Amino acid sequence: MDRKKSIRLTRFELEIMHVLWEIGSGSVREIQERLPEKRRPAYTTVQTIVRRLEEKDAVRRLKKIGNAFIFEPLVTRKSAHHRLINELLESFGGSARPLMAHLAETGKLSLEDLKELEAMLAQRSSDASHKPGPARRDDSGNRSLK
Amino acid sequence: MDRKKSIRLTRFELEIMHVLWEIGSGSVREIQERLPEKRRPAYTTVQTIVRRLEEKDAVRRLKKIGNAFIFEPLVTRKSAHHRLINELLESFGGSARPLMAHLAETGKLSLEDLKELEAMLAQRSSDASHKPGPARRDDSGNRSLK
DNA sequence: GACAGCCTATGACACTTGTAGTAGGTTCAA
DNA sequence: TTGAACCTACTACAAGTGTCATAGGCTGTC
Repeated sequence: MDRKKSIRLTRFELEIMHVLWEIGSGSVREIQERLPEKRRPAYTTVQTIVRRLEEKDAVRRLKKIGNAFIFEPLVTRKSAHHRLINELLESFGGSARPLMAHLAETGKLSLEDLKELEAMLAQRSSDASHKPGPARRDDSGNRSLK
Repeated sequence: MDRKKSIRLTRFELEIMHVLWEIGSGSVREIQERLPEKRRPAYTTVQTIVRRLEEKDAVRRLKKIGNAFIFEPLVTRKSAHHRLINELLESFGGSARPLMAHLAETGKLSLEDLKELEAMLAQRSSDASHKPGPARRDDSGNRSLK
């Protein structure tokens, strides 16, 4: 087995991870500058969070440019989302139904969305022959721009 | 306007709210006893959380029986879920699609689920004439497919 | 080779969250 | 009326989080 243990990320940590997922990798300065201006924390605040992310093995130092470190994500967007969803599902008693219902009710989900999902599901189940794992594409962006 | 301001609940607070939503109202003792045995916190731990929930106006003292207070939720399950979902959606860039896709991919969602949702959505949109409010039965579904 | 300017490493602090102990009030049955 | 049993109010405390300030180390440029 793999030592993944599904790292828990806080709200703010997640925000920073999102920036990193977007840009692939970057310095503290770059991260900070990409946070929304309203409510943009001090440079050292971002630095602290990045350090904590390092401690959690959610990011790592990829290289150094000038005297600044460039960080890259170690946790994929997918796995982070996975964790969030599972936690949310627990709150819904484990079933996705009430969650979906809620989305539909609040207009977050359209009939077209459902149709497409259906198609996707149908497709997937007919794929049952190969292992589902490696077929996944989604996080592509993560390390691509080394 | 209404002073709702969407209370933020922690993991554990949420767990307790779930018990209260289930039973309608209850004492600290009743709440504690309904928490899963494995990992059931001390009586006073539950008491503390309930006190914090009171401070947040998420529950209130309904009455006293013997020397024990009976608490009832002030926040509805629906609104709490609503908040959770919205927060999750933010992490997904605001769209429900990736979330749904994830659910479908991980097998949390079946074709039948989708069919039913579709029916629901269709129904709902044809209902556009009456106010949606009082028709809601929300909390019922949660345990239905145990 | 000296200085401005940016970076890192570290320390700090208040607030939140999970967890529980203690002291003292209330109830009810014997 | 007294004691067990239960309840509340209060206190405590460590770990987690958000937020920075400071001190001191590189670097590129006159």
